[in-house]
Amino acid sequence: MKIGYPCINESLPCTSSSTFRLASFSEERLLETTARNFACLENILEYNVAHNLLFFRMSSDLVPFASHKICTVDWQMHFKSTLEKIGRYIQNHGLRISMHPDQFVVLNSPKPEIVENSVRELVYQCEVMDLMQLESSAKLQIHGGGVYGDKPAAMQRFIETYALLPENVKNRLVIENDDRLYSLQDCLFIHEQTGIPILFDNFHHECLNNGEPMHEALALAAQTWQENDGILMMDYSSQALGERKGKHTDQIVEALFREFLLELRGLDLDIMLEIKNKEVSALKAVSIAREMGLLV
DNA sequence: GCCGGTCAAGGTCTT
DNA sequence: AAGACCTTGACCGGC
Repeated sequence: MKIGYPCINESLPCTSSSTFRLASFSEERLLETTARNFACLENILEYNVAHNLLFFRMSSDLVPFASHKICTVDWQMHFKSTLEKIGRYIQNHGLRISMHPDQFVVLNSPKPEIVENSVRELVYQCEVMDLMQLESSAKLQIHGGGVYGDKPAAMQRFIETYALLPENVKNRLVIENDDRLYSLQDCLFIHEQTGIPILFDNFHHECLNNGEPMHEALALAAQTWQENDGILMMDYSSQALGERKGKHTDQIVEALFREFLLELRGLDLDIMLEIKNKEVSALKAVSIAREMGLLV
């Protein structure tokens, strides 16, 4: 088991997702910003290794506007050795890595242009991991997309678009159950048609499910991961008390996390804490998992 | 320096 | 039809 947090480390004085306005785009600005982002990423990874946080989600903004038409800069060539160096560090320390394109990546949109842009974004994020020479257990997680008033047709479009993706993207792409539209069962249907592994989100599952108890849901998701995908990845969160249903808590609720770990019943997986205070909650999660004998 | 409006991108739900 | 919300930090212009 590895535990981690997404993108931002609030204890460090740097960010790996600095960007700029599209209007200020220039080759120089892009290279300068990207260099700073990768330098900060190295700092974050070192912090993570020092604190036994061995699962990390890299920011989508490492290379600002990389998938935008405005960007003709050969950042791949420019940062080749930097990326290889970071990749070796990840490999040497046994870090598990993911990336999570945001809400604008929608593979099943009825609008071809949106699908094209989405694929470009996936290709960019995949390239970052490819250039780092990460194993196929480093993943790119997306949601099912929209429903557009006809879920079977929408799922069919996802399946058809998936089949057309470049091989390297397919090797890394995983689908995550969401809290309103695509349940675990929907993801399982898509998995059966495509082979795509399911990244399990416990909190989304609490919000939207078909009655599967937590352990059963975990087991169903786990069996969609093949040998070369690595073990199951999951996002962990819980409800923010007194807030709208589906709102993430801003700090880990330790009792709930303990309860959740009991549901694993020996299942091995990597846990990403999708909680606002980032590494602080992740560190608490590490100590709880240690207490319970799930982590050394 | 600090503040607050704004930022590439989508979809769903409410009014 | 238009606006809010999701979720979010950081940019950037205006003071």
